[in-house]
Amino acid sequence: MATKPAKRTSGRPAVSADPVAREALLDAAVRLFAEQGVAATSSVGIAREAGLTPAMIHYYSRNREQLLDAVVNERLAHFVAHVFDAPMPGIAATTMVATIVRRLFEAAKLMPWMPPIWIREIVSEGGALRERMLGHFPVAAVTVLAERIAHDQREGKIPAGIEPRLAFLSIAGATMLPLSVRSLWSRMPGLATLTDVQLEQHALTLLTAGLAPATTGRHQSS
Amino acid sequence: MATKPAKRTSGRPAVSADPVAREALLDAAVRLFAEQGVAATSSVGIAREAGLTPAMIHYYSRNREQLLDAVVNERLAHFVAHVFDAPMPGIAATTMVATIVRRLFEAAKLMPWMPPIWIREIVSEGGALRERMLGHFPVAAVTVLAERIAHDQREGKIPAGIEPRLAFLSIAGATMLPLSVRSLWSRMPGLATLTDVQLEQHALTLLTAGLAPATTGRHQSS
Amino acid sequence: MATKPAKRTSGRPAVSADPVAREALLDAAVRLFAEQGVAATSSVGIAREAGLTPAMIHYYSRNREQLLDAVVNERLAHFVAHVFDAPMPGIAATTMVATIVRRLFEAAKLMPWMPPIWIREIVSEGGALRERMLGHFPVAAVTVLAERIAHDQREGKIPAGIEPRLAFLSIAGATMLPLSVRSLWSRMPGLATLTDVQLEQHALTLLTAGLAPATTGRHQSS
Amino acid sequence: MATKPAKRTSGRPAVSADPVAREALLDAAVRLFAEQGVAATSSVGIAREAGLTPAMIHYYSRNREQLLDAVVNERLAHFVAHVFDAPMPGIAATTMVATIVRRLFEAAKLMPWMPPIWIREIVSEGGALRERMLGHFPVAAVTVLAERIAHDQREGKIPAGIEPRLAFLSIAGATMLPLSVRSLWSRMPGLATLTDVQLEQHALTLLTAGLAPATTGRHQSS
DNA sequence: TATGAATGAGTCTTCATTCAT
DNA sequence: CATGAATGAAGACTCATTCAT
Repeated sequence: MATKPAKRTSGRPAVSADPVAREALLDAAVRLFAEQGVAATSSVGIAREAGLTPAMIHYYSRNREQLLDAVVNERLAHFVAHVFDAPMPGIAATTMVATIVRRLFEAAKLMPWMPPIWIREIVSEGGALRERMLGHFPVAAVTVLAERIAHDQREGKIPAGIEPRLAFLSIAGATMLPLSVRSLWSRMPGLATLTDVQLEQHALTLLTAGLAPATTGRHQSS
Repeated sequence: MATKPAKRTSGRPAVSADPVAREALLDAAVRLFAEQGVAATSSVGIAREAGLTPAMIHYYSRNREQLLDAVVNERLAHFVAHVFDAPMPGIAATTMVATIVRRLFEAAKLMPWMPPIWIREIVSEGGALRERMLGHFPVAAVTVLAERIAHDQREGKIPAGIEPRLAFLSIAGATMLPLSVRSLWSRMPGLATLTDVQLEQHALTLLTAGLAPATTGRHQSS
Repeated sequence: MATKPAKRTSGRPAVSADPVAREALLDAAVRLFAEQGVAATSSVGIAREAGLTPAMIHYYSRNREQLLDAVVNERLAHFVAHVFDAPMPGIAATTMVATIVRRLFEAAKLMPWMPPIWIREIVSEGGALRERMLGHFPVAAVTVLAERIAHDQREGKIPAGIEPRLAFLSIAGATMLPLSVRSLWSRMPGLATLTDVQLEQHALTLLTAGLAPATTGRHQSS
Repeated sequence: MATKPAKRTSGRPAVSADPVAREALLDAAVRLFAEQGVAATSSVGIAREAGLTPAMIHYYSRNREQLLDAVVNERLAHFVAHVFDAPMPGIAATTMVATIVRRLFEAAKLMPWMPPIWIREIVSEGGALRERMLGHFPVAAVTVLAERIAHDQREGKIPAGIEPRLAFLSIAGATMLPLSVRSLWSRMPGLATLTDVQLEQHALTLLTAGLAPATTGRHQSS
């Protein structure tokens, strides 16, 4: 059986079909991608994790490529939507930064697989999902953010050394990086006790006191 | 060479053999790991990149694990050494942060493969080189840094929200993340023109005006 | 291990390497193709027939496609060469037809896999080797043949109903078809005893008494 | 339909079920077999071509073998019947040959899938439908034909070189081979313009002027 | 010292087939 | 009647690794 002309195996649902198994599949995939990375995750592994036979993977998504598509469109995109779809309040850069950070932590609590995936598969050089995520990049929000930073910078409210175009990356990094490193901390003395609240507090302080400082003068120890 | 030397038991050198080829091998490996990630890089690919036969890889390192060991010990460790082996000057946290940032950028210029590898294979959940790097983690420096931050924080020089134990991660993130994202920028409008100097300036400003603010009051646009 | 950029696995010989195993491989392939057809012949089957491991097939030819290329270029092409590379003698169509028939039978004795393969994989609609054989089609000889037939036809030596452009196909069919049906005959009453000589005699008579009749008048039973 | 009919044991009809879909199925199968060959045609492909779900194929024929049976018995057999069921007229071999050729062309116009299938799956070594067609082989007609040829040969009307037992194969080959090669011709210079009529004329001339020559002496260009 | 040959295990994918509804 | 879901077996291909030379 070979050398046959390209044919698309019909009879398989493009995206519909039994939602239960399909959702389980995507859940398993996204979980393993977060744990091991995309390249290191085999289809067999996903099937096992989802409690399905390996062949079922090809029943729901013709290809590995299509599986990645589905994971991006039906999982990762939700994360972006959670953070950026609601309107951004206020006018000051500070407010916007604070809002983004808060929503990122919220979203990460609901979708804890995102930070590792973001770090490794989207941001990283040659990440497996990078291309696929381009279409979901929150261009508008990021542009607005950069503009607000630049505006406040011109008014002297933000240090001159800050590069507005890097603001989004800095926010995301300050938030997602610590979140994705969690499991590493158990090895470090004393880091195991850090809570989500401390993390968020740290990220916000780092950013607002630098990217968009809210306070001047001496910092009071609380 | 009249008399053949006694045949070695294994036939494989522990670490010797043609040093030139060996170095080429490690260079190729570290380059490909940075580009594609460890999991997506096959031994055959490394051999081709190094201009060697695939069998030579097993000649120089018995198996894949040993190759990773070598890459870590003879390449990645140099990066850490470059940043942390020289004594840290001064006493203020600000100075230490600034020094680390500067050295990180210096090292990244010499060893540009490090930022992507750090992001994907060391920091990332389940990164392939994480375990192997633990032994090279600059415990002393990181501890000193946390202590200085905590000290300055108690003196009110650093915002209360900052978590000293996260300082190192924040510094590394602010530095390595943008460096490892370089190639993604070409796709973003207006980011292609950013220089290393701008990057360093941004990172430093973000950190020093937040983690360890040097200035108070209004920021002057330079 | 997936989603990695297209890479060509080096370390494999393009066409050289140990000729012994390689030749065995091609021999096995051409034999099975003749017996079962290309589509029904798996790589595993070829390996087994050749006494090799399945992986060896991919060692010698990167692809199934490349394997087919090799079979065509290093086996089938020889058949064509055997028949058409030597200069065609004489000037009369009759002579040329007789020569071709004789050489076809000669070649088929040396390369008995050709007739079935020709029938199924080259002549047949959608045959797996059709495209690949186009480059080996003996254009010159076939053109000359058609011209000689047309010429003799204008002189009244050949029946008007004959279409010169079909001459080659008719010759090949009259020769290769019976040769490729051999094994079917064992089932037919009385056909099992037919010899190669009888076959050739029949084909030649069919063609020369039709395409290019040498005799007129009554046929004498020899 | 108030009362449900008693559930059948197997749930699958032996041959009944929706006749329309069944016919569509066989039509699709025979078409694809002609285009790609049996081995290269998957059940899924047939279902798609017929506009049915893949599962329907197993609803109508329990397995692949049964499908092939049905194709042979309900399609290919009709071709044979069309050619050989009507009584053969006349007494001379020439007449019989001419009749067979004419009917073959007629049948091929109605059932254009037959020539490729005949060549590849019946005549070819190891053809997938060979065994199944044995029962439909027109033994009687072929025997009669051979006998008439032999008879005329003894009377000197047919060249001595002709082997009567090969007559049928020669006729079929002269007819079906060109018909099954059609699509190849578009690639050959000048062959694209050949009509069915020219084909039939050529085949008939080849055969009657060789297998059973009607004319002696010089051929007149018409 | 170096390499081509060889292999077993594993991955992705397709397919024929079964089954519950 | 008809279909979507599910599966086991098999095929093509890759890879890390070993070995004889």
